[in-house]
Amino acid sequence: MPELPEVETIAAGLRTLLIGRTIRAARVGWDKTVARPAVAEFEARLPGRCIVNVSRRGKYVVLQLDEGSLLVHLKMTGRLLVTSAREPLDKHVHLALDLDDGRQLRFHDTRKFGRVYLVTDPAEVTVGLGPEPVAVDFTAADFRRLLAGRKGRLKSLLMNQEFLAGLGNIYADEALFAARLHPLRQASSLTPDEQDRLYEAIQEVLKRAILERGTTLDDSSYVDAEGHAGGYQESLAVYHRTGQPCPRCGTPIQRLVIGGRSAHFCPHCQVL
DNA sequence: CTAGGTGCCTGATTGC
DNA sequence: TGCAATCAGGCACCTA
Repeated sequence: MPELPEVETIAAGLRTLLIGRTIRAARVGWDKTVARPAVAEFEARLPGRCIVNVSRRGKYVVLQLDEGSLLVHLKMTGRLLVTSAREPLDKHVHLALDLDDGRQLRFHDTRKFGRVYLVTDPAEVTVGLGPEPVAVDFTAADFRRLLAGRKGRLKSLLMNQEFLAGLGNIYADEALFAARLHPLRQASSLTPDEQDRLYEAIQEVLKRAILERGTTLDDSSYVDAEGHAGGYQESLAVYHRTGQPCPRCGTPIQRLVIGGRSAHFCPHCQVL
């Protein structure tokens, strides 16, 4: 699942591959992939547009064009791949953009949950997102302020994109383990020390995962823009490790369902 | 406000 | 071996 570190890696790869390229043609293979505008307008507006920058906001990849922006949310299984236009298209490619250097930017998505948005201003899509957790100006004091007055379980709160942008199931679980906080813990019950631990844990986990170019699990389809897997799966302490020993104390990792999502934790290190 | 349920999808896994 | 049912999961959307 592409979360912040994976999307960051994809965006960085696309930046070097795509800046300065002009889009020659756009072909949509699965209409629902295009969230807006209508497919016909989407395909008509892209040819001739030049890609001037590529960035990330939350879990969105943002392709800034000379006119407007193309935002991509990869959801569960989406991939953005740059390949030669000669490479055969497989059935999961739902959008292909022909570039002026003979290559193609392809949106590949087996589950078809991913969406693309062609808009004038990226904020039209990202307006509801919370702060960027790894921004240099996002401090522990900012995090404490963000937590103030928040109710609900930590796991659900960390997954809420309006609270913080970019954490998903993997990194929410890993950050809670690193902070030694139980996923069912009420956000309003955290002591100042626990709030700071959670802030530091989020920083540490995300930054390390970005360095490792994201997490590629056996059953996950994440790869970067050139098709390469990430390396952070080697560092996972709890996610997808039900029944395996906690790296800190050896207790078997447990799995719970919270708000319809799986939550993995060490019952010894993360006490409620 | 939070919590819970449903739908969107398909490949992998499980059950018989 | 084959086929059907179940599951995973981000997020929008709905109800309590």
